[in-house]
Amino acid sequence: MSEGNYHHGDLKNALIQVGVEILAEEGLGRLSLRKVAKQAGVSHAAPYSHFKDKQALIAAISTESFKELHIQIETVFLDYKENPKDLLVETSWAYLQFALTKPDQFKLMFSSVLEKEKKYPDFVEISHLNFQQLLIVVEICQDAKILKSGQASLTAVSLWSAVHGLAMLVLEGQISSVVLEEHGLKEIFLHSLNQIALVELK
Amino acid sequence: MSEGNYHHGDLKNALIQVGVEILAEEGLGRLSLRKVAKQAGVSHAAPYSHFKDKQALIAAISTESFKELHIQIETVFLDYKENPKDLLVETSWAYLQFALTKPDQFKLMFSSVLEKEKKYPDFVEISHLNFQQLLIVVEICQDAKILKSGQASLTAVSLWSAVHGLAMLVLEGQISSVVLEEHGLKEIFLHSLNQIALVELK
DNA sequence: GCTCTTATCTTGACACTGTCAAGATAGCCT
DNA sequence: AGGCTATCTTGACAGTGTCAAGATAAGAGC
Repeated sequence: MSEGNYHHGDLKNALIQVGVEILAEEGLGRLSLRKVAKQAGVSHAAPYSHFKDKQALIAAISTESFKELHIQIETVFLDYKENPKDLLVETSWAYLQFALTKPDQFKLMFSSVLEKEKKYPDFVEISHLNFQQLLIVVEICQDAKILKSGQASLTAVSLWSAVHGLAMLVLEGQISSVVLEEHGLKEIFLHSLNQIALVELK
Repeated sequence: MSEGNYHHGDLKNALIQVGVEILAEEGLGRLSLRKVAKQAGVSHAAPYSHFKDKQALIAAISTESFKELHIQIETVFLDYKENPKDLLVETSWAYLQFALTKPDQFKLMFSSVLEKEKKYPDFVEISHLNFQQLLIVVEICQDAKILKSGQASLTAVSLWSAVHGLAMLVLEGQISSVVLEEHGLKEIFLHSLNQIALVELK
């Protein structure tokens, strides 16, 4: 368990953790297996005892990031549970904030570096969990007449698309700086949500 | 100009073209400078006469792809110019279709492999052009009471986010296959657009 | 206690990558 | 014709993902 040992003790999780750190400090483009290994204090091929290949490590980092996102949104969910209008705004805002504060983790999660063919069950599971969370928010808002009634799954996808798309475009610098600076992100965000909501939000 | 010559004649555009082909046939992960060079029939370092580094080539491929997208949407625009309702649906649908039929080009365009915004003026220019195109569509729809009046740029960003987000989530396989197969992409797409539009579309 | 098994980690190698420096080539201008 | 210069080649380097072979140590059974 201590450092310097031949057997690390918990190398698998250590590698995931180091991966997250590298993403935060150096970005997606500079995330290499060998660097992760070196930074974890093991030799360059050690990760292969725990991950089939680089894809598998990325899948694990991705899964870990989805868990972080889920926890973050769950916290907000509990805070605003009884107020559907705020619930919709704040959970969506939390999603956006996650994307902006941990851009490279967020990009990795949706970066198609993962050619998913059902090969990573943990990843699929946490993805499902996140969508279920979203569904609950939508259903609460539908009950409160904040969102149009009807197929909750359809509205959930629409809502997700709107927020996710905004996050992506902002991260890629595609939102014209003129528009961004004139209105500010929060106003743009609220404008998007207000398109979907039945009532004026905030 | 012919092949086999020491001087290629139009290597720069040839490299871009080969890059697009590799994206279509092998995907983003297998796009390397050396492979592009080999496939263009030149030595591995030849691209450096035309591009500062790999980023620059990617920027050029990206720019080229944005031009393709622009032309494709422009065609649809001209077809439905006089019918605002169809205009909104069909131009947005064209965007989605581009993403689905040329997934790796589309991913590359928004893949954050491009880090510098100001360094590639051609890229910035075509991006602006695309947003201007979108703005026109929004304004036409606002005039026709298809979209809420107000800041066109805000609504444009919302619309773009919604369609772009849906495209991304579909490409990444994040839309639950249950939802996708039950409703179909077109219905999901229309549901998203109907959230934003003032009238029922299609 | 001891051995044996096995997961874990190291070492070394390979092909491939992006990049740069040096040199070869040939189109073009005078 | 000769030379300039953009273009292309060759060769090298460090870094990459991956695999095979071997080293190590933790734990199980005796």
